[in-house]
Amino acid sequence: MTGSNSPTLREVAERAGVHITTASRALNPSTSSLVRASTLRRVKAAARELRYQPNAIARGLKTARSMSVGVLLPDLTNPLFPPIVRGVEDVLAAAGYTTLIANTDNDPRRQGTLFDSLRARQVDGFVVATARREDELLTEAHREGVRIVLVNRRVDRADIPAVIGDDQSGIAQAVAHLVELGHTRIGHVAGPQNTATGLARLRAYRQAVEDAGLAADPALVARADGFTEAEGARALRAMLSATAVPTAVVAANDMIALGCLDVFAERGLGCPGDVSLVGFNDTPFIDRLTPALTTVRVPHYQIGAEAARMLLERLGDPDLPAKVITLPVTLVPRASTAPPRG
Amino acid sequence: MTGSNSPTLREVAERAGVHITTASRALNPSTSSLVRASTLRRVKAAARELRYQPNAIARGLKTARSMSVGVLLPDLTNPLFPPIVRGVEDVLAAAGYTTLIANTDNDPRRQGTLFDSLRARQVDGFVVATARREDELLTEAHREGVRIVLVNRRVDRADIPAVIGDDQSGIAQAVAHLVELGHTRIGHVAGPQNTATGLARLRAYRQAVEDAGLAADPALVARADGFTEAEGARALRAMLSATAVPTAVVAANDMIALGCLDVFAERGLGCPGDVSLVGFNDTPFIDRLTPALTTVRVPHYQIGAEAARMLLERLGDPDLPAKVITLPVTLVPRASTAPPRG
DNA sequence: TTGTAGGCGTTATCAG
DNA sequence: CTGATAACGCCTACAA
Repeated sequence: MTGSNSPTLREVAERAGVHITTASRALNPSTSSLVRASTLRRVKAAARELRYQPNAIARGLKTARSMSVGVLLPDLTNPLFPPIVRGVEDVLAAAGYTTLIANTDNDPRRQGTLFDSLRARQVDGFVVATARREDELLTEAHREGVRIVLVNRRVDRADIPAVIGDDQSGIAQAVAHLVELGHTRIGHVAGPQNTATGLARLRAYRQAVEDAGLAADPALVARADGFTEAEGARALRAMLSATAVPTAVVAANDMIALGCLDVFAERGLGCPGDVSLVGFNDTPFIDRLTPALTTVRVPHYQIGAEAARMLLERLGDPDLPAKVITLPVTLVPRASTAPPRG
Repeated sequence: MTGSNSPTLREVAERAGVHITTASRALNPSTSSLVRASTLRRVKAAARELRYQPNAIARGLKTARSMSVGVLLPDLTNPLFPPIVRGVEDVLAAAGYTTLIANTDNDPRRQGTLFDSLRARQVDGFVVATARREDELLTEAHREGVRIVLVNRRVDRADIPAVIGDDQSGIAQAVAHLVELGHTRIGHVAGPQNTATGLARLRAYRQAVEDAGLAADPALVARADGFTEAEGARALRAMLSATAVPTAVVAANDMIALGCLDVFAERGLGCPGDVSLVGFNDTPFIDRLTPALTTVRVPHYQIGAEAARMLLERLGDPDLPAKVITLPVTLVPRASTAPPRG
């Protein structure tokens, strides 16, 4: 006596003494009103007794909807993503959808494979959090009518709906904060320029520096080739080998900021004594560093939740315009920023 | 002309001029050897031209396998879980399986709902990382033949296969390290005792203290009701209100250790000057704290990967014995532990 | 209000 | 080696 298989609708119907069709109608909220009350009760009782669970797969085959959506992201172990995923899941689950997650490791080929595999599973749509600005795959899929919502990024030359944090405002707030403290030599360690956020934040930095009436010194900008501690350190070292130490650095994200801290330590530079530092994202635990990092808080959970809502909306009406929602971000001043040394 | 729907096997067959059955065989690695080479080529060409993707749902309906597994965990935003999930996914994806993730928030009712919903989707098995030692749902499901592998936990009175870190050894290493430094008054802030890890670590602590020939002082044990910073702080305060400050504290995990650090700061106790502290898990960024936390590194990714392998194994042969795999953990000495004050 | 018939896309089984 | 047929579990016309 191995595990009795799940009961089918047919068995429920038999037990209730009705035709399978009637059972189907009774158990389906949208059609149960067509069934006589007493019959309804019988069927429901039978279903309960057998612990009947409709087979979502079979249902999906008929209805051509899987009630599932795919989430594509670079790497779940990057602390940026769990809250986003959680937001997506909470909203989607409440609507009866299941979430399939796939890690691309930023490898376009892998992304392609996973995308296909998810499509084979008939997902009704995608939430995509991978980062590249150019993305043939997404551009074409979107053109073909695949439902996609982007989070934390956009794709060049393609009107794909997206939900993003306000990079521009975040950097502006950071720079304004530093200017207010009296800084005039403010550097930027930019993120990879083939990512939407890397680019947006660099542009925002340039804009903010100009708005503050400061000189735009190209030597004060370094580019990291990844949003990582190691790349942040490498980029900052490059900057420091070409120019004098700035009095403050705005990093494109917290990991890069961590790399900057390493370089400060390397060179015996105190933070914020000798150099102030601002990160981006408000990564968990970043407030427990020494010094606690001033950074820009991004509402990742809400971004995920909003993206899910948007996808749901588009699943309902495919012809909705491809809007882009920008969520506000907040500077969180902590101990890594202070007035420049007299 | 809206998005042309995905081509079906029938269309591929027509285009290749063969029967749908033949097309099916040709496209199926395990049966393609039954098809003549030239036919095979034709079918494959047709499939490629149409960009055919087999409908996994339809396949699942027929084969009664969904090639998907459910992962139940408390909360993805707890940094403990992403690496586990990643390990699970990597192994499962390589075997052609898709992973469905559900967050239970440690709510048994929610867990029940999600479990049912995943079963309705015909998942072939479960990886469960929720924490309670008593779990009706899992116990019964396992008895009914549902394939389940536990990670980082066990369930009382039920032989469910599991993959866990070696809690006992981890705590033993921590205590031995402290003893070696010269500590004799070593406290423990235990985790919730209705979780497998909370209990195991407390027991291991008692054992280790005894093995070291130290006096077992009940006042040196406090219980947190959750693996959180707040609970850790609350528990330690309770301990300190009842007895003198120990010279070292072993926390049941890093979050609890964080709470302990808060209390140290509150009371002006230096760490490691006045009190040494050891955590558990080697949570990301915990090495960047001041002081960098001495903790026990648990191979979370490997635990997830191993659990997935085990599940795969059991999917193949349901009658395998319910083994428990214990993976080694390592103490990582950092700055939060030092010899006791003269 | 309930039943009949047919099909969603695929694969298993059997015959040719 | 290939084709015909039925079936997986459910849902949706349509008919009764």
